[in-house]
Amino acid sequence: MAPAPTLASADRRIEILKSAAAAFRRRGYHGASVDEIASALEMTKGNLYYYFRNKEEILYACHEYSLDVLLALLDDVRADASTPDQKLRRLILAFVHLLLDELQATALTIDLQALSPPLLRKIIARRDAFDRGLREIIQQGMDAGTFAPGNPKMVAFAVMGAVNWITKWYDPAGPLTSEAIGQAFADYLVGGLTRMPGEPAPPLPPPAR
Amino acid sequence: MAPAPTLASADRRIEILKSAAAAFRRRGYHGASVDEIASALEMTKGNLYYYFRNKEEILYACHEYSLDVLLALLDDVRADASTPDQKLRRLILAFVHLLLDELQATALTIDLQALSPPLLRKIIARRDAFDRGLREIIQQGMDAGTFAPGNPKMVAFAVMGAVNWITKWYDPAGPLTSEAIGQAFADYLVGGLTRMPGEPAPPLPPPAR
DNA sequence: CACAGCGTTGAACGAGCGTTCAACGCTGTG
DNA sequence: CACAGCGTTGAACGCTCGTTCAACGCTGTG
Repeated sequence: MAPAPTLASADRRIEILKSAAAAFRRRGYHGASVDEIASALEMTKGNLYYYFRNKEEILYACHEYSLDVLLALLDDVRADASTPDQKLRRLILAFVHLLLDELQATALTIDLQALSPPLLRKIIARRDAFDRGLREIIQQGMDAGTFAPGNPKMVAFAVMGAVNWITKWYDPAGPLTSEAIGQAFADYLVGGLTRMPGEPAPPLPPPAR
Repeated sequence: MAPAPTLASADRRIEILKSAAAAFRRRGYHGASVDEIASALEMTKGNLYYYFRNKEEILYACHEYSLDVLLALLDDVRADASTPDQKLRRLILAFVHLLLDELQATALTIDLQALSPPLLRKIIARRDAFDRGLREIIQQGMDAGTFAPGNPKMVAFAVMGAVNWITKWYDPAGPLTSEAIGQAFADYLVGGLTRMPGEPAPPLPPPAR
């Protein structure tokens, strides 16, 4: 309602990225039109080309931005001196929060393959860095015996899949808060499902309904 | 190499679906062209319209086919009289197998939203049926105390996410067989990650590398 | 008041793609 | 040999969408 005060150019770029991320999530990269991205911001599509060279650059910037956020998170988690299971738990909680509340539920889900090879390589390199960090935490847990032995790569893929998939069913208007989802996922993905007879349940907040 | 013997019409339809599913997975629905789907089968795009009314109908048929396969699996698993954890394990193993070896790694991953509302509703109804079946198994495990208490809906989402995400990183030419992936995922998603001190590890095949 | 430049507009272009369709060959039948 | 019909072709159409660009208003400066 308030007549938007003129935005600095950098802010405008971020506005565009958010609109684009939302459109890409709903329709996919090829399905979302440049006009659609612009209209959501009440600007013309021609104007977008003042801020970005082309549609691909917008997609690239979306991924770049998401990775900035996620790699910063990873660094944070690595730095704190806690046990692997605490680290993993914190990582999942924060990932879900960032994904749903800051990244328009888009992060790593949108068509990477739509990028041309040079840009694609850059993004993949950074995504791999994130993967490695995640695997490292899992490996540490296995080495320490906190986690069951297994293939850390596969566990990492499973965790990433579970979390990224949230964007497919999450409804911001629905009853589930990003907080509650994060808790439930951290509980399950770190604590596990099966309870051996007589095993004490790990500390839980009042059982989520 | 062998000059393909003339295929019956129904077989030809399935060939098309497989090619389409592969193309959709790589490029997304809007990114994949009708011509691309046809060329992979060495036919012209015009010819596709002898078998399907339009591109959307191809997408619809892909989902329909996937759901046929998956709902049949669900029925199978429900019918067998075993414990919830065994059922869940079997479901995951078979799901991964079907997904990677039969469904061109495509199942539920491709842009549902690209379907027009009437078709979309039909697919969503069947997908929900699958979800309900999965949740039911999880609920039974929780009721029986085999599984930790929690929200079965969230656990089901996490499992589906982990499994469907496989299509994003699986490489048929890579070292991992669909079998190995299924085992690792079933181990993790059913057995869990965390080991309490002194807890016996659940039976595992020789620790996967 | 003149000027400069940033941000914006809206029309236009051109390519790509989904879809249509008239025509064609091949196969089996009478 | 004539005919029918299935499966196929390839060209053409029309629409959508990404991209370009000349022109315009608004704001602040000298």
